[in-house]
Amino acid sequence: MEPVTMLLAMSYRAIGDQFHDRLKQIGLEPLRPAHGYVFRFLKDNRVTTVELGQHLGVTKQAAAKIVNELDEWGYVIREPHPTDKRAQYVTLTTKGRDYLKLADTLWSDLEQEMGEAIGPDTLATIKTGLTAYLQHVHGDDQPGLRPVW
Amino acid sequence: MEPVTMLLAMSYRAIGDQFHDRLKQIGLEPLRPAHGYVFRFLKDNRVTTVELGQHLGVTKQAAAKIVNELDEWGYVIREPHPTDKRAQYVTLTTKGRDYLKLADTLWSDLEQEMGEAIGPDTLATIKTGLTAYLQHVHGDDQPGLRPVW
DNA sequence: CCAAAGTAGTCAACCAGGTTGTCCAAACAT
DNA sequence: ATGTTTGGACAACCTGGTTGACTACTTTGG
Repeated sequence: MEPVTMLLAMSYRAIGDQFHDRLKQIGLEPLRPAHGYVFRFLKDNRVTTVELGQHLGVTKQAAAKIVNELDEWGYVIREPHPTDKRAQYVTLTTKGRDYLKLADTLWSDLEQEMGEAIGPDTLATIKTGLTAYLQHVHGDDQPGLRPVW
Repeated sequence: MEPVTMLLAMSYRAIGDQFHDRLKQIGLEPLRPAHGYVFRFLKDNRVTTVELGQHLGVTKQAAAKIVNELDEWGYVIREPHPTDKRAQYVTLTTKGRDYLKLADTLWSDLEQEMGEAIGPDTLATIKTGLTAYLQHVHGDDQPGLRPVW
């Protein structure tokens, strides 16, 4: 049997590929996984580029590049920070929120299909098991998002 | 609860980070995950650089770069192909086999610890569940290894 | 048997997504 | 008031991949 690490990598890749395929059929800009993480983060948080970078685990410069793209494509806008004249809030546009909604549906479809393929109870065990593992490894501080190759 | 994709990504990252940390303490060359996949593949297969690239899911040129590094560091050597004068077999040196043995111990330690943290039965369910999922998605052809960010 | 097509490997140019380093203007802590 | 920290932008660079071109060798089909 493959080591669990392999299985994690291959499964992540497998489900991600399917997501990407379905997204491509719809024909949007070539959004990458990182963009999805940005949207999901912006949805619940009012943040600056620096904070976004910390969340993604990249430098503020790298985060700024991503924000630039998303801005050009109309998924986010920058708003002046109310009290700090240096800073800007990055927020989702309607287009951004629409995309996120679509993506979330897609993800939950795929998760549903995974449940049908391997059994909903098995899927549930996987999710609680991995959650517990992350809790065990990271305690209460945020785990790294980005897989490293 | 986080979507299963997130959990896969974060868990892969979490266990990979631990592996990397422990490896660093031993103080070898800065081997990356890809190198590990190479070693594991070379262990059971007599292959050329082209075949290695196919297995990794990268171009032959990219595979050649990796082989070059590993050759310089003494983990692999190139041998002339017995019948095809263009081709070369890439094989593990003793140093390469030793590294692989070490890495495998490390991985199984980490898997063991994961089992202790979340329960061996849960871990077993995760492994069989993910294996079944991969079977479902890819049938009998080889799944992509490399996580994409 | 030989010509045409295909393949292993190398070299070179390029690209994408990060990094570090530097700077400015604004904010914060004495 | 001043010295230090911080958000953001700009630039140079690094790494791990890509595509394209080319050579030497192999394979295939008439």
